[in-house]
Amino acid sequence: MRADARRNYQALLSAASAAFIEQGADDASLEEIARRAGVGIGTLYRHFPTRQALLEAVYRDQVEVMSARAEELLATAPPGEALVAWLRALVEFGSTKRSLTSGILATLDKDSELVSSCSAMMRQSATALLGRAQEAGEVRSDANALDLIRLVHAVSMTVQRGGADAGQADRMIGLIMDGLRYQAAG
Amino acid sequence: MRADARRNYQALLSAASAAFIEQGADDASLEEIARRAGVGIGTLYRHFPTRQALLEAVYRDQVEVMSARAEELLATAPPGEALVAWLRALVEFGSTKRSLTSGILATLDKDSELVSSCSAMMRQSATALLGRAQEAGEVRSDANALDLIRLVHAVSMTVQRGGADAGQADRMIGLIMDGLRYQAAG
DNA sequence: TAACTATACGGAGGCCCCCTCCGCTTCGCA
DNA sequence: TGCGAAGCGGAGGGGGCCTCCGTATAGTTA
Repeated sequence: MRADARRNYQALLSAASAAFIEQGADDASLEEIARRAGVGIGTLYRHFPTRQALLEAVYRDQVEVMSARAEELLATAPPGEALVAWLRALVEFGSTKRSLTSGILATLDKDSELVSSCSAMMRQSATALLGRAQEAGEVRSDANALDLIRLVHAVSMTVQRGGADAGQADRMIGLIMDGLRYQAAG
Repeated sequence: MRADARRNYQALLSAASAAFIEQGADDASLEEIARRAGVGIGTLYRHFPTRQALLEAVYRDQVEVMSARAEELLATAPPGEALVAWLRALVEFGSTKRSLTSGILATLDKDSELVSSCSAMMRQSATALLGRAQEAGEVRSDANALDLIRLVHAVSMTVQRGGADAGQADRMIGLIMDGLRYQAAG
């Protein structure tokens, strides 16, 4: 892949990500995305032959960002803080990428390579962060990564509905963390 | 309302109903609906200023059809048969109007006049048919109209997913009816 | 460094859709 | 039968989707 092609690919990915958040995965105009990326419409279609292809690429990219963030937190932050920070990021992810996610799930089934590999990445990140916090004795040992993801997912759903209360998500994450800390030693 | 206006209104309603079933509530073209109704696009917009308005009108109309069907069955068919026939029609309704219904629920909230009045109509029809079958001793007396609607709704959901098996819905309705008949006397 | 070619770019153009606006037609009343 | 209000229809402007092909350039080779 030529250097200019790679550059344009990345520019399209981030322009599309922004557009999907702002206008929804169905309503964002592909021509506008190309314009924002500083690229011709033809270039967009060469890289992503269908809207669905673009949707999937953005989704995979964003999941990889979440995974990279987990790696980074594992390397630089203390166990408990790393977990909290990642959970906050996960709420953000869930609430901004809602229409993207539902657009993908509407077309693909759950056994698709995309969906299952992304689920695996998320599960792996959560498991690593939670596991380290448990080893450090900061979090109860009977907590489970999958349950945690579902719980945070539920929070991100709730948060967008209301919309009014900015600190709500943080408080809910705080509550979950308190639950995790309870009986941490035992 | 002038006679020609009323005629066009009805023609648009049935053209829209067909188009929404065939292509989905989001993808059906309004120009095509006007064309099918044998009417100018301007006429469509005069009667239904927005796509949502057309969606709602079609929905209400279809619910009224279901209600009228219930009346008719009450007047002409024996209690048990009337109930079965209406439940079959309800499955059909649920599976063909799926995208219409979800389109409406996505925009309107559950307390809207449209949604609540339509729910009330459905409940009333179900209650009348079920009640008569109970009085005739054909159906157990502890059955409940709301539960019945939900059950049939679940059937209509299932039916579309599979798609392959044509008799599936009938068999499931048969099963529900058998459940209703069990202990009919007691 | 210059020439070359596979690779990639961009946007005009065809098609369709949305929605508005306004001149023309028709209904139904007196 | 005549007339005014109610209703009709579609042209036209704006925009989105997607294709196609002439043009530009990155990277390679001599």
